[in-house]
Amino acid sequence: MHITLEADYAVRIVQCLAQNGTRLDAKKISDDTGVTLRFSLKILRKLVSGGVIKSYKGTKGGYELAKEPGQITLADVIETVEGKYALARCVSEHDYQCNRNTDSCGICRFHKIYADISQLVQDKLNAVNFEELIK
Amino acid sequence: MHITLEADYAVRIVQCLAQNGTRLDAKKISDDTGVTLRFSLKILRKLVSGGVIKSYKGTKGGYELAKEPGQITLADVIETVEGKYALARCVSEHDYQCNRNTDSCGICRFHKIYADISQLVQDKLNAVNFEELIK
DNA sequence: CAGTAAATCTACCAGTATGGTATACAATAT
DNA sequence: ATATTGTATACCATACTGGTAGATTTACTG
Repeated sequence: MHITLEADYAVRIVQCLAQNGTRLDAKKISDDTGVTLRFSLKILRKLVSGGVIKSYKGTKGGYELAKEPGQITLADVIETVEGKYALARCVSEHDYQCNRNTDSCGICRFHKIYADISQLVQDKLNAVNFEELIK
Repeated sequence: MHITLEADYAVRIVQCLAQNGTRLDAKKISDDTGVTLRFSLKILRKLVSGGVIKSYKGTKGGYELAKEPGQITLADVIETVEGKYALARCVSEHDYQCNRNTDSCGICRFHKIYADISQLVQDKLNAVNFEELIK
């Protein structure tokens, strides 16, 4: 729903990779970001399966960005670890019975307000990429 | 942080009071909104101490809005039950060490991004009052 | 002034989400 | 072959959220 600690860590990690520009192993990332090794690994896996970064096994293995820093936005990273942003239940949960006070279309007027705000937040997060962030 | 179920209920309750325009007891409010009586009472107490509604004890007691519907905004109600909206930790928790990547002022650049978005959401929620909502 | 209908205060409980950890396994460079 | 790296799965503790209960206080009504 909102930006959890895990998502915050994920942003730090991607920023770390963007700033270094080379392949880094989990240990180095953990040291640089201050996120414990174990928890880093967990987040790194999510970022890999979300297509934000790429991983390499074995000696000399590690992690790299999957795209140019300029092609990765804050929204990409945050959504990867915690799903699409939604201000309120009725935005993300389609069948949530939010209120009896429905308009002529049977949709409560809060839906639109909350959905609009959620969209606004997503747009703002999408407008920031990691090329700007490492400058 | 975000809009919880409790805040959603609170909005329904205030809307119910705004729509009826008269003093209502908890039982009636519970029936109208579909929120259980006990949980309604809990939320109503928060709204009272937050100054959104007024309460009256004894027979013929109940709850009324403390102000005109047009003077009460969505933000008033939501903030009353769950505190000021903040997208991320570093916006609400002043001493949160969000990142090593600080700018010349010692403040990480995410602070500003997150704080701006949080403010935007607050503004949007403040722009909606209950006079519009009951039309 | 007694009785009843309301709200209030305090406390508790259960389910879920979040933050964090452990163990066993798979792949790769040298 | 082996050390070095990531992968998969599973688990645990704590905090937050949603929901409930009982005893108390206030005020209207007859």
